[in-house]
Amino acid sequence: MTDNDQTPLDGVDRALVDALRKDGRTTLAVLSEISGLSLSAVQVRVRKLEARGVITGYRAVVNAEAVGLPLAAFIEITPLDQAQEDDAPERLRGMPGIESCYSVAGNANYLLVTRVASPRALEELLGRIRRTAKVSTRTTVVLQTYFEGQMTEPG
Amino acid sequence: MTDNDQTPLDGVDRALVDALRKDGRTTLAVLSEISGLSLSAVQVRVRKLEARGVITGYRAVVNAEAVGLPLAAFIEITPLDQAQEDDAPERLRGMPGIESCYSVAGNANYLLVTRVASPRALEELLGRIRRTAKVSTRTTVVLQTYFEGQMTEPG
DNA sequence: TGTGAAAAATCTGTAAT
DNA sequence: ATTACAGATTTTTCACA
Repeated sequence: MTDNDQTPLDGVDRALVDALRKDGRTTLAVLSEISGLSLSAVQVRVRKLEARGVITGYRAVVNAEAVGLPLAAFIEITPLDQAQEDDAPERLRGMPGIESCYSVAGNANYLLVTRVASPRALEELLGRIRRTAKVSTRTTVVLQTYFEGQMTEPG
Repeated sequence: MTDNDQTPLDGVDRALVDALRKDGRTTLAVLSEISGLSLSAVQVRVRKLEARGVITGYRAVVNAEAVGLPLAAFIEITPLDQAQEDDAPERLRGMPGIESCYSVAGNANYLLVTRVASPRALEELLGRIRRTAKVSTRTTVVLQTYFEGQMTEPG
């Protein structure tokens, strides 16, 4: 029961989730004020949100440049051999430099979000991807990041 | 001094950052064990990493479907009027549904990562983007997310 | 679910080495 | 940097409506 529970979130849950998305270290006391519930009740709510898989974890957000990965790129990939099973995502999972993997509706089959140290490292990553997943690649290099991971609610 | 300090990270800093990326709530006691440093020293280190802008914040990671935003899409945009100043990122900042904005090297000028509630909401978002930033759009819809925000170190 | 209060753990700051 | 200590804060647990 660590995932999937279609029970929709009520107003309080949404408020808690929003607060924790902005600051993953928001204390129960603050969450209590925000929601109007008691501290204990808030704790139970948060525990349930975690158990239901609504909140999947807590992460420190890191400056990519500061940790030596200043070069980001989107890489669209398409299997070379149509007959071959589509296990590209599984093959690429865990490969250093690959942050995310999506299947997409478009010319390419998959889209990867990657982050590496240098153009040279990107070249190496591309080679590794092509060999490992037997795919062709189309790379879009990121020149500047204006904002990332912004969280705006649809009202 | 909340940002930008080109001092490279040493091994301990890297270990601390890695641990906090995996779990933003890792306690100082645990970080102390991991790094081998005393709790006090670890506290100072983490404070400095935050002050230097290496760690920019802490966030709860949320299941997009659970919070009512099951439809993700990458939207490439290109200003319609060449003469017009390139202020698209500024115009789009904070717009509900837009998560990230990059300038990219490729056919398009910018790439947006978006997340909305439905195809209808995506249609509305596209309209809002075109009107607000005066751009043409090329949308790639995400069909499935295999993994996201994975953090693998280049060894 | 919810509340409230006590117990345990964690964080923060200071001081001496 | 390390250890040690004290006070404040936070989290956890328990009893109960």
